[in-house]
Amino acid sequence: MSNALPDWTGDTAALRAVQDDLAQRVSLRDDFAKPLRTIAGFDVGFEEDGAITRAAAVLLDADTLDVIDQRVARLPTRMPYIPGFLSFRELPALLEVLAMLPAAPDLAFIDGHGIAHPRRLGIAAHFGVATGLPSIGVAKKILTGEPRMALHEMRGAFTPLRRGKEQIGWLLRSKPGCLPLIVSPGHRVAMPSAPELVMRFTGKYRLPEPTRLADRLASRRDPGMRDAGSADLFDRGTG
DNA sequence: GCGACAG
DNA sequence: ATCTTGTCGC
Repeated sequence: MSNALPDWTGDTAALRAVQDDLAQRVSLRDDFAKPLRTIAGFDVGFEEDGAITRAAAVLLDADTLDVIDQRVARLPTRMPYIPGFLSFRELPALLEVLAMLPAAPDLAFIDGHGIAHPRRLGIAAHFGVATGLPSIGVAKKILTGEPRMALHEMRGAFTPLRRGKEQIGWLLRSKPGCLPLIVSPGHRVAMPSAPELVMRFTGKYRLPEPTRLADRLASRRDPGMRDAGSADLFDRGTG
């Protein structure tokens, strides 16, 4: 197959060709460990005015959500942010931090889109195909597509995100009163499973735990010291 | 040509 | 993404 990460020459047409090729290798069938043993969240941030790309990974026990390990990788930034080509800018750092983990996760949650992309190869899908790992994209904003209908306010409500007639993902209300998450399969995860898996690992915050924790590591802010213990970070309340 | 545009 | 205090709302 063609190189999943060609050097940046300023030619987006070449990258587009790579995306079209890799998108064909994406599998939208559930093909991950059952039951899931470990999951991981990945996110990217920048330092030095963007000169340095920092990727964060947090490996969690899928049952207890205990943090097994967390890592940060820093690499020189190699290309600018161009809508639709985000993965070529951030994937190198993600692959680097993945290699730093003691073991690969059974499922990866990536901050960004899966197949909810103009050419069906958002960063979560690109990551999945490049690593062979099952992955799901969890984004905060739509890149492309339209919601099928208005979303209910209740926690867990979802509606398809589609481009024309085809569904490319979902809008998921992970938390009442918050803007919905845009969830889409990355690789080896079926469309109906994506929102289920995200909700399974979402507690009292808008972002699911894997991505939320990776977010805090990637963002250059210190680990919050004002919250309660980890035990209730995942508290869903009693009723 | 115009507007949209993950992080 | 990132620069950043206080402020509004559940």
